[in-house]
Amino acid sequence: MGGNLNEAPEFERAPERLGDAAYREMKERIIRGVYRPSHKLTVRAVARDLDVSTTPARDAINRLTSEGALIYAGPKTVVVPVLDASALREITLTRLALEGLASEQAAQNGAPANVEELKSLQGLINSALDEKRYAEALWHNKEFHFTIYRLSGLPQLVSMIETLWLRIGPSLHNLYPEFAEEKYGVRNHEIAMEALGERDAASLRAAMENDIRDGYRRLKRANLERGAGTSA
Amino acid sequence: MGGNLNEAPEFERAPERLGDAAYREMKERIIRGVYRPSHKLTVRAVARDLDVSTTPARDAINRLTSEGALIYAGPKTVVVPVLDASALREITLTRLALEGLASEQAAQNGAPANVEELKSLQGLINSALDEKRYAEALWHNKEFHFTIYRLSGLPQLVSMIETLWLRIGPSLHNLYPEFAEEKYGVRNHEIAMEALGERDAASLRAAMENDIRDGYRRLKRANLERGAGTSA
DNA sequence: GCTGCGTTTTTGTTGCAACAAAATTGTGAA
DNA sequence: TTCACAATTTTGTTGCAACAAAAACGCAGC
Repeated sequence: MGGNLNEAPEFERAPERLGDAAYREMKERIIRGVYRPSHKLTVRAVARDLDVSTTPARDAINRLTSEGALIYAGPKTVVVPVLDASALREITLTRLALEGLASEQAAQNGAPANVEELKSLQGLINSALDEKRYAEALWHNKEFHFTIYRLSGLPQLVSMIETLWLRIGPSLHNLYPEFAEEKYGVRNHEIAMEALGERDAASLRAAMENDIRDGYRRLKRANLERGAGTSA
Repeated sequence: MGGNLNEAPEFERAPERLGDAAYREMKERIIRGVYRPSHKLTVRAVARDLDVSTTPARDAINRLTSEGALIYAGPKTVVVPVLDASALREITLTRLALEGLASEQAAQNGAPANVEELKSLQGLINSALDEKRYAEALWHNKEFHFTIYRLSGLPQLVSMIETLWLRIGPSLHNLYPEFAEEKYGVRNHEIAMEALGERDAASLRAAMENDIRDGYRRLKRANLERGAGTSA
């Protein structure tokens, strides 16, 4: 029992398992819209795609399924979920609670450097939007949000929020370009940056909640316009 | 095109995979306190315990780990987490947000039959407490909470809350019997039942939040009294 | 053309062996 | 006794084959 407790409190770095790499890669594809809603995933196909054997592929699919990023739709089929109105509402309610909390906590730890980082991120969002590179705008928008959430200093909470984004990601991309057409929540983001600079927790929370609600309304509307394109 | 759409909207029942059974069994053991904090889990040992091969055992461990019910503590070791003060605070903050939301939503759907069910559950809690069967009291307490949360009609939210309970479960059992000694939140539960009967969302939420905060305080205190019994 | 049924293919699950890495144990020297 | 180092055991990961179940396909009969 030597001075173990005096060593650096860092956990040893694990050598990255293939299953984890597959998981990250699939997560990325889901968020970036490579796999669209109702896309069916088979173990062997994923294994081929990612160039690994069936074991890590199965690990990744199982993990994503248990997180709700993929859903079990019948005896032998795992698919990218298609969100109906009720699921979308549920996720939004949960996001408001969790991202609201994270924003509140983040306000207490906001430093000028963080505001600068957000400003630069917002610049990227705006450029992407102007040049109609919507996927990129969505990506930077995600970074904007999580830069704030990470400031909360609550890593488990941030993870839970990530799983929620993973669930709406596919629907977001499926609704191009209607969804991202309008200036994407620029006003809310500006208010958020100001509030973070002033460490105004209530205002920051309100701005982020408004952003979530705006996105929800837009998503719901686009979804309706698309009609019930559930099958085929 | 038979009347498929007229059939019951149930998903086909999957024939229960071994991995799922292993997962449920381990979850049960964690919540019931069979596996205590800092208990190290090995694939082969779990496989022996549950009498399955390594594959389902590994599946279960992986899933529990990705949910945060187990944690990766070093290159080749997965353990039941020991919650430090910071982790306990984080989980409590998240619980307040999520369980508060679920309670609020539940209030809108409360029926007299539900209040009756809760009353009977509270009876079980009280008896168990009187007769010092603490593990049982904890179990019924869990049922009390989730009976309310399920009324929210938000199944994904309920799942997320379950993963949070899974994270504190071991610590709860580790602090016997100090933790459960006092009448366990009886007052808060009474208020909650009354609020549910009156469909008073704000009061129900407040009662449940108070219950969570009470538990948090008790847990924190018991944890401190135990000292930093981290190792051995 | 369509329906019903048997065959073939695809697919998920499971158990297992091989491998590498880490922990443990044992041994010998100082 | 204590320390260093090597051999052994334990352990997680990975790939793969066998199996059963479900799906897809095709073909014959109406």
